[in-house]
Amino acid sequence: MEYPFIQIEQKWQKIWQEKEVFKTITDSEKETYYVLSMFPYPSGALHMGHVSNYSIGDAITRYKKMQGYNVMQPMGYDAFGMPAENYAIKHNSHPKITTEENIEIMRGQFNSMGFGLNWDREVSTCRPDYYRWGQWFFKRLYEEGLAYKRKSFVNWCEDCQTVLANEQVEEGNCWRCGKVVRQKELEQWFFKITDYAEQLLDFSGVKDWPERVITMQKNWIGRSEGTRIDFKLIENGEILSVFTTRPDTIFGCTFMAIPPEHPLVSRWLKESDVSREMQEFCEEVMNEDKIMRTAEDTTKKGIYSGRDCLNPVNGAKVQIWITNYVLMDYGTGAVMAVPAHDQRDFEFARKYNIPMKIVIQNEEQNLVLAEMTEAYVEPGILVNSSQFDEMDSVESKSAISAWMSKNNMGESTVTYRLRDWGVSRQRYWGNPIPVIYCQKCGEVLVPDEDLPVLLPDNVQLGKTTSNPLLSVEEWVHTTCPKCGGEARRETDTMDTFVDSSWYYARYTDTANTEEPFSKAAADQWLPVDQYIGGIEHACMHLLYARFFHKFMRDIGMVSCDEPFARLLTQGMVTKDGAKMSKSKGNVVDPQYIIDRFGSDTVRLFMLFGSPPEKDSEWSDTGVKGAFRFLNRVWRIFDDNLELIRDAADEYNEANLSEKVKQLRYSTHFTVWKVLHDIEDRLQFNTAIAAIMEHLNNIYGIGDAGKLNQDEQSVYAESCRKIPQALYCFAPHISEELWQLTGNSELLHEAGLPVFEAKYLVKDEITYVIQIMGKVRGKIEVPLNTGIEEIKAEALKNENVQKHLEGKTVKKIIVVPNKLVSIVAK
RNA sequence: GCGAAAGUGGCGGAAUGGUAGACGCGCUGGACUUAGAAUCCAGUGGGAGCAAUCCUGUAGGGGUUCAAAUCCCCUCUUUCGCACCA
Repeated sequence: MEYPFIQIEQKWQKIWQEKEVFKTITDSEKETYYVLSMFPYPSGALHMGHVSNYSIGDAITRYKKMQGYNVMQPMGYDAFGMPAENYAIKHNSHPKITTEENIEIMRGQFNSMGFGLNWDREVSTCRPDYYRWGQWFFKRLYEEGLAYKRKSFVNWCEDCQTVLANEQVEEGNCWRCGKVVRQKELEQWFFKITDYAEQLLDFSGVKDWPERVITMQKNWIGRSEGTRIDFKLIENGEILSVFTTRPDTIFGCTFMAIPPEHPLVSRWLKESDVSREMQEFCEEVMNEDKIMRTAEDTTKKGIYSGRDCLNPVNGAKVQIWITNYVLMDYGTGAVMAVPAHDQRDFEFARKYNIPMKIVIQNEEQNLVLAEMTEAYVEPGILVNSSQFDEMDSVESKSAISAWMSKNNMGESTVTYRLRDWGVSRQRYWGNPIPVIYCQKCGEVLVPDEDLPVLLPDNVQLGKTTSNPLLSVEEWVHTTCPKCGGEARRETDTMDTFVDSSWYYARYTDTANTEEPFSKAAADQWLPVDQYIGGIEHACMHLLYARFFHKFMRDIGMVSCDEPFARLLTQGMVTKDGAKMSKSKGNVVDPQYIIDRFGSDTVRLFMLFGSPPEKDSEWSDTGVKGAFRFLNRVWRIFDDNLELIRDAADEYNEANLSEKVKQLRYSTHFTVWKVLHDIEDRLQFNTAIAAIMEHLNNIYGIGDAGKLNQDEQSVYAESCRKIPQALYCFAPHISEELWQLTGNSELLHEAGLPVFEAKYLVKDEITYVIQIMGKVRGKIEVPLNTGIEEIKAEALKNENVQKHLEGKTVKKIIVVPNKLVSIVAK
C-alpha cells in the first residue's frame, strides 16, 4: 500500500493557502528573513533544475519559519528575452501571449510542488508595472552620467539584415541562413559599471559567499596597476596612448601593436592611399572569433600600417603594426611592443623581422639577442636604458613612471579588464530605452510622467530589416517632450540583465505605483539574507546586480552596500552524466514525477541526492527510494498511531533496556544532526541521511507493542521527533503526521525540534589504535579516562602487542575521544 | 587559450588532517506468498584466509606529517564562465 500522498499534499497546500502561512507579516516585531531563488525564464514548464533549486529555497524558508522569523520567499519571471521572440517568429505568434500562457502553467506547477511562496509579490519583467521602473532607472543612470552612447561592434548578418547574439553565431556563420557573419559598428548604449570597479572588488559587505565566486569576480574585474605612456604620431603629432604593466621595458620598445578596431585604423582605412592588403587584413581579423584571437597559441599576424610614432623616452622611431593579438576592449587598445621581454611580441617580431633590443639583463648578464629562443620576462638589471641603467627592473618601474609623469610622457594608472556594460539590444521583446531623438534638441529623455514607454503590440516580427521596433511607424514617430517638434524614439531595447539587476528590491514593495520601491520597504528587507542560484551567474548577473545596488545606494534608495548577504550556488541536475537538455533527449518531466510520487518525494530525492552546491544525478530508481522512505515513515505511524499519540512523556529510567536507551540516543543525536547540518552547513543530504538512519533504528526495535510502558514512552518520543525533523524536506507528510499524533498547531508554529544534550553523552568512548598510521585495534574506555591510562590500555591490546614485537615505541599521540597513534620502529 | 571548480565502490554520495565508503540506489541470499508485486531481515570496494586477521584501495605521479580522500607541487580528465543565452 502506498501512503495517500495525493490527498495529503492537496489538503496541506490548501491549508497553507487559506491560513496565508507564507505571506509576510506587516508591522511585525519578528526579525525578517529574505530567501530568494533566482527567478526563472518562463519557458513553459518547470524543469528538474527549477525543482531542485526551489526545493533548496523552500527548505531554508521553512527552517527559518520554524525559527520564528518573518520570512519572505517571493517568485517572479524573467520574462523578456530572445527565446520568446524567436518562438514568436517561428510560430507566428506573439511573445506577450505565449509568455503569459507559460507563466500560468508554471505558477500551477509551483503550487503543485507546495512551495511556500509569497504570491502577492509576484513580478514579471515584461509587464509595464515592472519595466516602467527599469526605464526610470535608465534615466537616473543617464542623469548621473552613468549611461552613455558610443559606437561598438555587433555581429551582423547581411542576409537576414539583423544583429545576432553570440550564441546565434555558429562557427562564424549565421544560425538561420548560414551566411558568414560580419562585424558592424553601431551606436549603442552603455552603463558605466567601470566607475564602480574599485567598489565591486570590495567584498567586505557580504557575509557568506562562496570563495570561488569572489575569486571569479575579482578576476573578471581584473585590476591591473601600470603606466599610461603617450607616443606621438610622426605625421601629425597626435597622441597614441598605451597601457603597460612593464614601464621598465620602455627603452626596449621597437614597435607598436594596435588592433584593426582602433579608431586610428578606421580613419586610415578611409583615406585614399590605403592599400588593398591592409583593408583585407583588417576585415579578416575583425571577423575572427574573439576568444580564439587572444588565445596564446593562436598564430600572431599583422601588417605594417605605414605610419610611425616616437618613443617619448628616447625619440626612437617606432613602426605601428596592425595585429590580431591586441584587443580594443582592454587598456587603451594599443600595446607598446617589447619583443625581447614579452613572449607575444617576441613571436611577432621574429615572424616579421622586426628589430629587438635587450633592456633587461639576467643575473649572469649573458643574454644575447641572436641566441634567444623566447622572450626574457623575468626581473633583472636594466641596460640600454639611459639614466636607468643598472637599476633593478622591479624597482625601476615606479622610478620610470615618476620620471615620465614629471616630463609629461605618461603617468601611473590603474586599468581594469572589466568593460562598460553594453545594454543596447536591437530586439523587440525587451524594455524600450526611454530616449527620444529630436532634430532640434537632440537626445531627450522621456519625462518621468510619460513612463513607461509601452512596447507596442503590433510589431512585424521577423519581417523587418534591422530593428523590429522600426517597423511600428506610429510608435517610432513622436513629438519632442522639450520643443514639441517632430521626433523619433530610440528603437533599441535593454539587455534583460538590466531587468534582473534590481528585481530582488522590487519584491519588497511590488504594489508601489509611485516609485520602484519605498526606502522603508527596502530597509526592512534588504539585503537578501539568502540568495540561491546557479554558478553560471557568478560573473555577469551577480556583478550587474551588485553594481545596480551600489548605484541605488548612492542615489539614496537603499541603505546597505550589497544586495545578497549569503549566496548559495547550486549545481545542475544531470542525467547519464550530462546536463538535461532536449537535444540530448535526457529530459525528465517533473510534473510526471510529482503526479506519480508526490512533491514530498521529488523534494526529498533532489535534496538527498547531493549537497546543494554540487550537481545531482537524476535516477529513476533513486526517486523510488525516496518514495519508499516516506512510505516507511508513514507505516511506522500508521501501525503505532495510538501508542505514539498517547504514550506518557514521563518514564522510569530503571525500566529501560539497553536497546531502548540506544534508540533514545539515536533520537536526540538525529535532531542535533539535522539542526547542525541545516544551520551550520546548509547540507541537506546528510541531514536526510540521519533521519533515514534513525528510522532504521526505530524499525530495529521491532514490535513496539511488546515493549514495557516506560520503553513505549521512549519509542513514542523517537517517532514524534520525525515530523519536525523532516518538515523542511517533505513538508506535506510531516504536517499530516504531526496532526495525526494529536497536535493542533502547524509545524512552523511548533518550531524546531529540540534535543537534550544529556542523552548525547556516552559513558564509554571507543579509541582507535594506530601503529605507524595503520589501524591495529580498538579499545573501550570510560569517559574522562586520563591520557596515561589510555596509553597503557592501548599498549595492552593483544593485536597491538603483536604488531609491536621487535619494535621500540618512540612516541604515543592521543587525540582526545578519538584515537591513539603509536610511533614505533 | 584564459579564469574558476570538481575527480572517492557497479551508481548518487559520506568522511575537510585522525576507523575511507555513513545514508540511498543497485545487486546477492533469506523470510512472507499459490505466484508475482510490495514488505521485512541479512550481506555487499578488490584480493588472500575456515577464522582471527592481513594486503590493497579515494583520477595518475611526487612531497609534507605519527597520521593525507583531505595540505603542497606536477600531469590528466570533466564541468562552468569568457561580456548580445538567461
